[in-house]
Amino acid sequence: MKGEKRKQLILDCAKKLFAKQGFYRTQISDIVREINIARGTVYQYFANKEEIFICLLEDAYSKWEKAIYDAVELINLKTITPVEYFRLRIKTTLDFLLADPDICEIVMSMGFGLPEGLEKATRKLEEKIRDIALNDFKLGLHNGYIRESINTLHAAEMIAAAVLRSAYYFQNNKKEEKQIDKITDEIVNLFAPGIFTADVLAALS
Amino acid sequence: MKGEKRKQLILDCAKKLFAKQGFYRTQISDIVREINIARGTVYQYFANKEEIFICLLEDAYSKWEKAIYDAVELINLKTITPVEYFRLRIKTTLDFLLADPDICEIVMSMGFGLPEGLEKATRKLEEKIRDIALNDFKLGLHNGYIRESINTLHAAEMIAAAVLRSAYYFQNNKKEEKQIDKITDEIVNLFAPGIFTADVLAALS
Amino acid sequence: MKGEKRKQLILDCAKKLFAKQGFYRTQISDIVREINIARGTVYQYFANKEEIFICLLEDAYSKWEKAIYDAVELINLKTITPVEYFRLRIKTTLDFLLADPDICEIVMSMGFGLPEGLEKATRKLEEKIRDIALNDFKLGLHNGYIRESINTLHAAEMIAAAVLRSAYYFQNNKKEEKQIDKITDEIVNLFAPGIFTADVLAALS
Amino acid sequence: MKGEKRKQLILDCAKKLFAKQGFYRTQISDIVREINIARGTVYQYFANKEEIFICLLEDAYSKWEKAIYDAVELINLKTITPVEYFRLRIKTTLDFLLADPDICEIVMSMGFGLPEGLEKATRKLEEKIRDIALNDFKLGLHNGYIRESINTLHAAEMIAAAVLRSAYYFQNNKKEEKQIDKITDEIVNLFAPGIFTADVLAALS
DNA sequence: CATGAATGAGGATTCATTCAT
DNA sequence: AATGAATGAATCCTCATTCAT
Repeated sequence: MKGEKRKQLILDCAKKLFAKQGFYRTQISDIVREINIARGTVYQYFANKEEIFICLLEDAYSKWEKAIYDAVELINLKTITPVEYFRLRIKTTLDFLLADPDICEIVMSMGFGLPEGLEKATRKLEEKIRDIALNDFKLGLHNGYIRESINTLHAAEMIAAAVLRSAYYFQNNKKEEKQIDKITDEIVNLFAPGIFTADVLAALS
Repeated sequence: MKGEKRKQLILDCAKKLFAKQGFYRTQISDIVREINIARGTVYQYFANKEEIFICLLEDAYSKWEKAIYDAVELINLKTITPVEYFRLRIKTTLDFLLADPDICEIVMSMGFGLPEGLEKATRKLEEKIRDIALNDFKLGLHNGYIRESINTLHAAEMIAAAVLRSAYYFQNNKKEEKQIDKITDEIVNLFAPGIFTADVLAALS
Repeated sequence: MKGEKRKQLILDCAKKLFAKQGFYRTQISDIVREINIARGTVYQYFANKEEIFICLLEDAYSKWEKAIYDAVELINLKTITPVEYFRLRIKTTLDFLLADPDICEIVMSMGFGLPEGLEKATRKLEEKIRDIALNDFKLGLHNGYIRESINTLHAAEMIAAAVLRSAYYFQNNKKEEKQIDKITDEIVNLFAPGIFTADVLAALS
Repeated sequence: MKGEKRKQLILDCAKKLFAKQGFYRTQISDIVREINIARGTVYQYFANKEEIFICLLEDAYSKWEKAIYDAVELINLKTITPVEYFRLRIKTTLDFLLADPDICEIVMSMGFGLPEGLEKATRKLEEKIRDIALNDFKLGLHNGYIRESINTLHAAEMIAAAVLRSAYYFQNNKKEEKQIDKITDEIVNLFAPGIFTADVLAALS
């Protein structure tokens, strides 16, 4: 139990530092200095620096997946409108990202230039978001909610990028006291007209 | 003249390697081995590794600005429609990014975790794209082309992210023989309905 | 009593590992993992890693001395021939070494490159074997059994080396089902002609 | 050319230190301090500590092989007696070992407990000596010089061990001003009676 | 200008040993 | 006595940068 706490302490500190300085500029010495433990202690819990990083991401991914799953549990799939459903997806993801700005920062980096194995690991979240969007699109097409003309994969990519970017934008404009709901609406309003069929959109007004 | 050629050789090689491996994993030894010059020679042209990186980006930025400027030169501002203008911006940027996939890759990384000064430098392109979009929005609002309801800054961010992401998407799906025009249309079709006023959109059909 | 058993457990395990991997490559963690005790427990019985090693050797040395002593107890010094006596020495030593191949391996290493104090400790067995041989030679010379011409110290060194080497050779050729007696004979037959006087040798046939 | 000299400097120093302290206790810092170069310089010539060690041994092995080869070149194989031939082998090897006491010390260690790959490397010399002896025995048997009764492999092992041990013994008794020739004779006199047939031995007197 | 050997600060990782429980 | 988490000194190796030729 004590050990688990320690591990978490290291992970939390590492997350903060990785988010601020990236992988290379964050040194084990920074971590141990910050939380006042010995160098070796880190290696009692993690094989190496990379493992800390991966562990961090995997924690985040499983949290995100749970959040997505839980969000859908709470709603009535029978009565929700397609646009509301879209909105829910966006909001759930934003809630998640904004609840953990450091992970948000880390994932936004897309892992460019990281050691071999880590690159893929960091790109996973964006891929997961994209894949969920893609899947939703397929369902929507089948039900006639989504415009036949769109390239679903490309659209999903753009939406994933925009959502991540919005989270990032939100972090850096917090002074405006912007509500997550407002941000969500802005995303929905920007994309909905290009995604949904006229029928779906008409029902909105 | 010979010197200038050498400098360019170094820059080209560095660009390729930075794009493939990022800043930290690219070593001076990699560069000199690749182009068969001596270690010291690099330092005849650049103060240090960071300067190579910055130089690279600045080259790219000025090329992009020129491209944007040239594109507008060629058109008749009087007769072009707002959507066509939007489309032109997108296409110009995509043309530029796809003509130089390495820079595209570097910029996509957003400089996360780079040495102090470089972070800002890498984020510049996305900012530039966003700022142009923002500026266009202001003009468009003034002329009644853009919906009053949108948050222009946020929308500009999202569009910038989506365009960069599209370039990236394009690289990795080249096998589909997708035309830049098609990609451009997909972007325009996704965003236009959410951006432009009903009047502008009506004129399309 | 329980404690004594534990100490022995540690020693046995350490012997096995030291024999397989040497001093440096054997880690305390290897030992405790193998016998399922806690790290700290080792230090209840031994001051440090070196002490385990020394303790191991000393155990071996006293066993060897007892073996040598016992062997002589059992024979009739009056009637034994010089060659038979030589043979007995060799066989006793081989019996001892082959009964404990791990110690054999450790001693064969001659302690090269070990931490300061241990070098001397590991060399002791070879020295002991050599010294016994040397002493026997002196007796033999006095009784006219040993050729006057030989350099007893040098010969003793070579015999000690050859016996240790034979033990090692035996380990690695066990498949041949070679008997210790056969190995012993081979050693005796190789050395006896060069060591003993013609008189002693003549009595053999 | 300058580089080759540096490499040799490092090798020489490393040999001295490895011989004195073994592999593990010899640190790169020891080497660079001793010959007054920078840490990194070592790694310009060798990938790592192990490579220095291996390089050292391989140098020694090729020198030994050359010595063995040259020695046979100089003699008249027609007229040399079997015992003289045996003597020549011993002397050549002793000359070689005593000309380079550090290598002698390193090889004597038999690599026990070294990192994986190095163990085998250090054992090579003893094996090479043994193999040459073994080969000579086979020739000798065929010509009726060697007693049919001996186990050639085992005898070769013992002789190799004894020769190496003699070299070691010689190092530590130098004060006696012992000549290599004398040591060689002692080895020959100890082993010859046990190895050669009565005919060959009779011809000696 | 070009070279490439030399530099050495810097960082990750290991592992024997300690000590509070 | 036993535990095992914590310690931190020790060590290998990297790599951007310099500088004499």
